[in-house]
Amino acid sequence: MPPLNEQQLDQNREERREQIKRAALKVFAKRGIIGTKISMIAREAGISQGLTYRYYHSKDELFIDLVKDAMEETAEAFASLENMSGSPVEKIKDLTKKMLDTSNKHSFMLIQQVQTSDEVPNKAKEIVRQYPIPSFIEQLIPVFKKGQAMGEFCTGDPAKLLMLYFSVLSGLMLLPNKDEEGHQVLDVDILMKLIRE
Amino acid sequence: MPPLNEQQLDQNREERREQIKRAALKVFAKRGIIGTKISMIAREAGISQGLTYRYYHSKDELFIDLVKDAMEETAEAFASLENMSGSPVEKIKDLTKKMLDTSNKHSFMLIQQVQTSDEVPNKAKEIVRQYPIPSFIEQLIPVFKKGQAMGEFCTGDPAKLLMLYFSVLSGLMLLPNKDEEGHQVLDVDILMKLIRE
DNA sequence: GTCTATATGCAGATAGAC
DNA sequence: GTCTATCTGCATATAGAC
Repeated sequence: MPPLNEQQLDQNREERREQIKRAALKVFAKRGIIGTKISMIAREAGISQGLTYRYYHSKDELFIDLVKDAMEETAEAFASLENMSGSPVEKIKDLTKKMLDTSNKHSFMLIQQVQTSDEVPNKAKEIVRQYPIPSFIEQLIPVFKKGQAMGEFCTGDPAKLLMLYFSVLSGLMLLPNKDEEGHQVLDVDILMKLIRE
Repeated sequence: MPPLNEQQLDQNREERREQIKRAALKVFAKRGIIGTKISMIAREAGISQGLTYRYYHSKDELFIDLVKDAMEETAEAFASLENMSGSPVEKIKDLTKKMLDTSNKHSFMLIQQVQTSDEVPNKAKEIVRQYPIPSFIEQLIPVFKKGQAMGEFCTGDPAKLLMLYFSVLSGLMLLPNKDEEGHQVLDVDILMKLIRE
């Protein structure tokens, strides 16, 4: 009897892991690493509590894995602005919308959590430090300066203004916006008044 | 031998409670109710872990007591705007500054926590619900409308704009502003661009 | 009144059955 | 591979000593 296709088995395993990760991201983002019990993740994923440990050795390991993914996605999102078309204002607006999109939002919330809480594993903190946040914002500075030259953005130190803008954005993500039916509560245009004109 | 002054004893007890409350507010605000261990509060207050229970029967009870205080202070802060002098812009600016002041900040963070987390005791949620947040904001609507008439504030639905403004403020309080030397990181004037002109 | 020592309960992690 | 049952450790809360 020939052995079963090992690739197939590996892929099944990978899919399981993804299933757990999706469930975990959702719960971690909402309740924090301490507030999240493994049983909650298991329930969200529709598996038993014990099975989680066949895929991740510990809650921390799972959390760290998610943080790694989140940072990579964030780095991509910021980098993608380079080769985007549109005016500076439109670029920032698009990035804002992308960040607030529910699929990405949880990742940003996770990163936010790593930065603000000291209950997260040290390794998670290290990963986030590897990509210093200011470096993300630095990528936007040329775009912002161009916008200032065009009269789209207000005058002032670009780094400072961008930092404030993204702080506000981060802060708002932590709050529950009661969009029970998927309609965006937050008006991006109003938000952009912080840096406009 | 005459009995010791009972009032004196009561006052000592009250002072101890205040000492515990001060310590607890600081830790709860930063780490949340779950992330806060009784031992942390005790250490912050400079007393033993067990002694805390002579003054509060449980962690929840202590938390609830703090929420009660916080709501009362907040109600006062919003109500005080009525009989304040100054233009509408100045009133809102003052309120903002008051909220960001470290002594009040922790109270607002606590309330924020009650609203956003579902790990807090139900009784805390009830207390916060007793003073519906929209009612705080409603008190500001006349002020805001006056500001609009004077051309200080932008046009648009006052309730919505104020809600956004205070959401931003709340969100920012949750973030760690690295003001290690007491100098205000946050520029209130920039923040007010959200509702100005 | 305050501290140290102990009991209880819950959640992370493991072991063993199927 | 997955589930249920169990071990272990930590934090809340209590009891007892000073």
